[in-house]
Amino acid sequence: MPEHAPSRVEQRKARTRAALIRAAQAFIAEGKTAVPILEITQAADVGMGTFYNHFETKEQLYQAAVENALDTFGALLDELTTGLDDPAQVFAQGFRLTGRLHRRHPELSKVLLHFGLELATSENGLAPRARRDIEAAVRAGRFTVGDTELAMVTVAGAVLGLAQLLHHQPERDDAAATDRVTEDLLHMLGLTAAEAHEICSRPLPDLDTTATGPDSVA
Amino acid sequence: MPEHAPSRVEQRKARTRAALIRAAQAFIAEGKTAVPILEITQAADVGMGTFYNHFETKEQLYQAAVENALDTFGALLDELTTGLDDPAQVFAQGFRLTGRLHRRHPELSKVLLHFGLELATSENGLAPRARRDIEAAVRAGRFTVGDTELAMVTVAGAVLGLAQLLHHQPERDDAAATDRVTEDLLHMLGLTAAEAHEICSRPLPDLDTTATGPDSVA
DNA sequence: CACATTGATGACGACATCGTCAGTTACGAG
DNA sequence: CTCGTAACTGACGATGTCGTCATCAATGTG
Repeated sequence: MPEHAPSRVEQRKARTRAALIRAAQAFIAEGKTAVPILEITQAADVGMGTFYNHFETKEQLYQAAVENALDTFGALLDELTTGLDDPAQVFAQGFRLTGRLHRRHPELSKVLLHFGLELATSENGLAPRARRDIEAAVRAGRFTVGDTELAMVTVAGAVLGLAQLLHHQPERDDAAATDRVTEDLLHMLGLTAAEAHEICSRPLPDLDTTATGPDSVA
Repeated sequence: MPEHAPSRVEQRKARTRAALIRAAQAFIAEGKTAVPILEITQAADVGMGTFYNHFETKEQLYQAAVENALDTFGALLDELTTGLDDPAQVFAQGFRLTGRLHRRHPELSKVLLHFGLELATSENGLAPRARRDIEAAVRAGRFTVGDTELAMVTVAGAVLGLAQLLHHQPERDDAAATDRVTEDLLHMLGLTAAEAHEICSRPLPDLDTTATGPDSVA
């Protein structure tokens, strides 16, 4: 039983699991959650019975797929916002980048949209990060918020509403729409309209680096 | 073919249809949309084959159920906001009453929550009313909104986020939470914080009048 | 009072999905 | 090289859901 040796067998298992998750994410992205398990395994190019080596039920697979996708994206966001001084800008940049996500990585966006508000109250994913950022900005005196949790309600709703809008209106400029909504939210959170506008006009780091699928296997 | 005579036969048909819709709403309220048709008909106390006299598919029934519920509530909102001078107050009162809805009529609230953002972009239901109210307030110079459609994104998201929150935290004061969110939104839409607070402190008409289920049959 | 029309009924055949399991393949240890 | 273990495989029986249809009940008509 090699403790530090992710040897062949384990690697194969991880690869298979990742293939299943990837396939599930693809189906979720198409809005088809009622897909037979057989179809999922075929899409993942594994045998039918293999599914049950990794998950008990379809829902379990979906849950794993969503958690994987959001954790990956959340980590990316954290990476891209390190080093910023202004907590308000950290929040704004996270929101703006999430808005950009919808066009750059529609599959992740659809996952977000499909599971919707479940994710807003979840302990994993983007919600806890947003809450953390808002609270930091409040402590720093940048935001004026009566109740952080209630502000989160609107912020989370706005994320999903924006995803929905961009999905239904492909012709709309996603960056402009996202920045506009971010601006509104910053104003709501206590910044002046002018300051909100200024922050949303600052340049953004690029999303196109890594990480869209399941965690690399080794 | 009696034009003005909803005679016995038609009344019976309408009653049966209403029973199906009511049963569907109950199941939706429990989050169970994958219920066998047989169960729905049993809950409605009608025969299995009867279902197909009224709807082609389960989705059709659900669609009818949702439209019915939201139109009923929307009409009620309109009724309760007639006679108000300030368009900003019309919007605020609509939002605040919708917030109250979640505790008073959980079944309607759950319907809202379950279908989520689909309803935000729908042509029927609450979204068009909210848009109408916002546009009226903008024309009257009460709101300052860069893009009405994008403001709608956040407002719709906030409605659903609030529903989710109140559903997961039954101990929370629904009126206080709703008014706080409304206040935030009014501030976002261009009112001063003080004015937003004042508007959300005004008394509200009572929701407890009619209309929670499908339209009365005659 | 007999007949026609419309809606309601529930049993039935067709179909799809599920989870299992007995057998196969790949890896690694002795 | 051989054997044991762990993962993979796909066919099969069991289960459950669907939509139809022949029949029944209720209402309205001549």
